[in-house]
Amino acid sequence: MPSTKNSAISTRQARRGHGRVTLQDVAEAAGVTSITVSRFLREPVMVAEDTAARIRSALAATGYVPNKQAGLLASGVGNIVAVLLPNLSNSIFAETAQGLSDGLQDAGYELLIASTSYSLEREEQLLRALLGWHPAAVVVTGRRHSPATLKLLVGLKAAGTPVIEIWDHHPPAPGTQRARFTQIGFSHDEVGRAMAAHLLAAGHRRLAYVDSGVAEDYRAHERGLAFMAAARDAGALATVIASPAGDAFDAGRQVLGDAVRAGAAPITAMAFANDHLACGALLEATRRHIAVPGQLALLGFGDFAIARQLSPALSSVSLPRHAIGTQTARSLLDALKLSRPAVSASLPWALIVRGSTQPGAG
Amino acid sequence: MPSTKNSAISTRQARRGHGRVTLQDVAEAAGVTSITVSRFLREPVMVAEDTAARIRSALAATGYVPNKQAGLLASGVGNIVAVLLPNLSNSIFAETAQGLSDGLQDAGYELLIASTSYSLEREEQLLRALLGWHPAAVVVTGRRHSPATLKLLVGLKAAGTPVIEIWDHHPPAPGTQRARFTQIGFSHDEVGRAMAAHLLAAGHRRLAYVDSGVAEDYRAHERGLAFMAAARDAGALATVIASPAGDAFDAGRQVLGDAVRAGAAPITAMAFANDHLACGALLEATRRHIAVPGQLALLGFGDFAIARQLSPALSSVSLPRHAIGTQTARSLLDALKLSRPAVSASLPWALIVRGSTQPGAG
DNA sequence: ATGAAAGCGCTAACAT
DNA sequence: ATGTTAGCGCTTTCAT
Repeated sequence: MPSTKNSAISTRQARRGHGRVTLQDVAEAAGVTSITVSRFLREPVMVAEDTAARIRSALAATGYVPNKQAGLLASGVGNIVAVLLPNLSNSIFAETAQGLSDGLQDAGYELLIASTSYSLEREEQLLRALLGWHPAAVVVTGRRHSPATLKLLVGLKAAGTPVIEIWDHHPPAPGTQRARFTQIGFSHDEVGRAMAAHLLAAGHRRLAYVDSGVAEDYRAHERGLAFMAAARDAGALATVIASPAGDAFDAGRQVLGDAVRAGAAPITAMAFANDHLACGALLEATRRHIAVPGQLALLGFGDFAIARQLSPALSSVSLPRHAIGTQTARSLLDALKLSRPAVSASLPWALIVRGSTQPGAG
Repeated sequence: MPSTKNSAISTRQARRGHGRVTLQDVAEAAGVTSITVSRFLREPVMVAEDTAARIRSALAATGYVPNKQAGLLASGVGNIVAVLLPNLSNSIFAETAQGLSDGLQDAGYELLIASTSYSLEREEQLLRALLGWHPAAVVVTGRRHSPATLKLLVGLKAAGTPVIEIWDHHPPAPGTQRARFTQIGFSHDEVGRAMAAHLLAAGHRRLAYVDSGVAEDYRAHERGLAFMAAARDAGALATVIASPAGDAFDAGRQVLGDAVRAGAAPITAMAFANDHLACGALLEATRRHIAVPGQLALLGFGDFAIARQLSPALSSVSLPRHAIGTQTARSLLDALKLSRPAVSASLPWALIVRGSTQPGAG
């Protein structure tokens, strides 16, 4: 281990107000002016080799760290991408963030991520705060926003800043004229219908959709509406059950308990807004010795890691969690490079059939 | 819904290079100079009421968004806190991030979060990148860093920037002179010993610690070492089992399968580096009709939501995930306000005894 | 290949 | 209560 040479750091250096090494300091140490160092940093080939060598050692000796505030302000070029996600605790969105990060890192963009906790009001606040960084692009979740948020987004788009809505893909109605943004995700309507179709195909006629306990999870509600519509179209009975707030496993357990207690014309299949709810219900069914899927079929959404671990394994819908991030990054980079609107994409999902809806399945 | 008044946006306004509304523009619209608007934005009471009114409407009409780059550069005050976490997908660190966010938001600080994927090399890269924002404070995870990272952190501390290591609390050895940073977390050594103690107290003499599959999860390794030491001190047999990479549930299942197959002098209790591994093992034990805890006791770490859902419920160690974030925020704010080093803290954890280690327990 | 001058958008100090 | 003057640290012209 080499001896640290703090000497260079603590001695020379004309430090400004707050004790940081500036381009100036490096330049003085190298016997050139700041602009030469600046050039060296961005286009090393543009400075003579011996000058470069002196700059290199000055850089090392001072421990210079470029000030992005100043750089961005001067160049006017923003390399920040602002991202608004409902939350990060849930691995579902964290993976999307990771995908975005993976796709943008090498292109030199910095990610500014904020979580809205599913609140449109909070989304608006956070968007305002993030806009202060003058991001090169803005990524929001879903197509539902507060009026003010919408206005901000429209303004951004008009000013040429790419705006992408992720985790949704809702083709515009033919006559609609309302502002549309780039969308990268999938149709929750289609998924909701597919979930119903799967259960109907297995012969179920009395269905339920257990909706998310989060009031502002519009995508879950949308799947529920589609589920109900599909059931109705097939002439089956279907109801929506609201799940209580709090721990999702517990909520699932409770919903199952309530449903069983209801008696009368019992439901034979339940679809859930997410796998945590479904797993809770599945565990509770096991505890109550209710046969799954014989007596009651259970279908989740999200294909969380736990889903295939339970017995019976939980049928679920696997989602392009990471792909939404990488595809968004790709679309964004293209748009930024070619200064044209980012292109929308509908990404594939898949209904994974396991034991909880089909006896003998995986 | 009021008609949008885009007219004001698209008409007047001397837009600079890149079409954004500046303080200047607002000032002109309000018939004052930029500094007055600037003042109004920060200390509204310092401007006369009628002026304020004109500024307010100018602000609304133009849709002004302050440029933080410029603001921070001019004021010299950084309000950014840089945070390096191993990952965000795992809810364990996401909650800490949320805690930090909760604690810092109102104080006007912005959080710049990056995930290292448990790689010290990546930590170094990311730290370098984040330093470009000249953060007011830096938060890193754990006390293990690359030499270069360490050097950067020491430099920061020397320059008066608070540096906090979270998720660890390791009191410095008496003679040690090496650079120490503020630490907010808990002792993984203590937890490892407590995990062993719990199993030993239940009469187990042949133990195993199933280590994390992530090579650079030093805190998990440290718990393992402490676990082994405690077992050895008690005269019990203990081994460390490395878990395979990949899905943690599957890894847990595989480890359990291997252990059972080993036969000979069978292990009677296993402690795990995390609850996912432990749950995998628990589910596999159930599948193989191995009595838990009768034949084999299982102890997790992290107290994930799934732990109390399985049967038997998984004993585990509950962690101050959120508190680490809020406490760090508090410590940071104090340090920043009083310009003195942030104060370390050891936060409480608890070994939660459930059915997987104690028959009849919760 | 290097430098000088000007300015990015904002705020700190001093006026007034 | 408001305006003037400088300057944050860097990058862009435009010289040389």
